[in-house]
Amino acid sequence: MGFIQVSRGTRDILPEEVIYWQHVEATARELLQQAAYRELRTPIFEQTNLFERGIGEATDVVGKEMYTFNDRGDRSITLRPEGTAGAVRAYIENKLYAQGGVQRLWYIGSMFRYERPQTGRQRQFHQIGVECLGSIDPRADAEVIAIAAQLLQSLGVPEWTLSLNSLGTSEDRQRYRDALVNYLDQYKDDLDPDSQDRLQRNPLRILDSKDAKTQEIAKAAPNILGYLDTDSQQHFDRVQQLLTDLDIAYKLNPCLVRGLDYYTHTAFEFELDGLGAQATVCGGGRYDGLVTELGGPDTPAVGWAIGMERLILLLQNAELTLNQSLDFYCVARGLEAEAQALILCQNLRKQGFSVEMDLSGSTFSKQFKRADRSGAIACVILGETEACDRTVQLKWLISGEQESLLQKDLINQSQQLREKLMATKSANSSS
RNA sequence: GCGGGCGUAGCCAAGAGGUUAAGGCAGUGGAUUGUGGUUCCACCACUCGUGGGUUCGAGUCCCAUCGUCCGCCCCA
Repeated sequence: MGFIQVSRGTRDILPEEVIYWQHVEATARELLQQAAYRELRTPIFEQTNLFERGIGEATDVVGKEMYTFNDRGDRSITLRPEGTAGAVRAYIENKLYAQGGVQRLWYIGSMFRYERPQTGRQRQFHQIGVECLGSIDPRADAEVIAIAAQLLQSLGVPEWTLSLNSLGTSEDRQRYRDALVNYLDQYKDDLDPDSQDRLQRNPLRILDSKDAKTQEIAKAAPNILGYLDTDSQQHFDRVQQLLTDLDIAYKLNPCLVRGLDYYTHTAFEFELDGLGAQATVCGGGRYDGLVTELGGPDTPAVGWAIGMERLILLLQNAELTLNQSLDFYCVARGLEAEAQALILCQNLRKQGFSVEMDLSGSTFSKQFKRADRSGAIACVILGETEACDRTVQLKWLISGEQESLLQKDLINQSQQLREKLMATKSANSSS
């Protein structure tokens, strides 16, 4: 048809849906501010090797999902596939560590991964993330998990599952990996083809396979928790104890392996029902080695990212009704009345009211129909008579009652007006 | 990247090779030129995602392509 559509895996978020986005953003902002996290904004693209080094060359994200291109200066640039690498880069580059102590940061924004789109999986998607840098204390792990749980709760997400695992130090992980490969090698021929493939590349993933036979084999595989050194074990025990103290339910999942190389110790995921294969709405963990890996001072850190699309899909499924409220709808007829109405609308807005003005110029009957549909609490009416004596009709759309008052009184008595609006609104929403 | 399902109006859809493409919701106009939510009437797809092909004839069959959905891989 010759019409140019949006790119695959991207989409427009229309006003009706934006309401949900704003709701999530506002809730997150407030909550993160309460928890003393400060917002960080980093560029949407970075040098490609930041991600290669930070996320790990062997990962799928780096290996096959990045939006990478050369710019006009022949630099290799990548649209960020996740937020942590950029946040850590900014932390190092701006020497935030020099401020001493713990840096609590959060971010919100678009991420990009070249994948096959599905519901809850876009090529451009959005994450809210937190990074708590500079503390090895298990309380930091518990804190970030608690914040994620609180956010889900504040948003009215009814049910979720928190899965928890520890990957130990990178040494623990290496020892475990060797043991696992050793074990799985015996059954190499019985594994599903995908898993055979992963044996060298990413053996920990095999534990998570959906293939029945592989699952059977994985059941008897060595457990990572048996390979943690004393410190790792203590850390993990403490995290679990703190979560219990916080009354946050979790289940241990030794198969939980996060896909990015930088994770150490605590790894966790929040899963929701009703999102099909995209159940994971929040994933995170500790990444004690990443800051040094990227050239900064040795700095332990823990964080997570929430997938906003997935979260919002769920909120929409729950039919949580959110509307942008409107105080007044203004109708007018006749040149002079229309001019006065425009001024009146502006004055009402200056008083803090939300006002929509009808621009159709059609009959009052039509304009009222639109007033009704707009969801406004009251309708401001200006016709020729009102224009002549500088009055206005104010009609309360729910009760149908109508009053006449001077235009200047409508503005001067804004406090009474506000109270009446509030009363009408709450009476209506409670009935 | 692999396997499968589906694309008819803004939305939900009927249609299964044969003249003019049901219906509903929404929208617009009117009944009602100063008063909404109900009702009634009218209008609202030269065309079935797009491009080819088969056929006397294609929304319907075939191929390609794009998009979307489901699963895998992977991830938020």
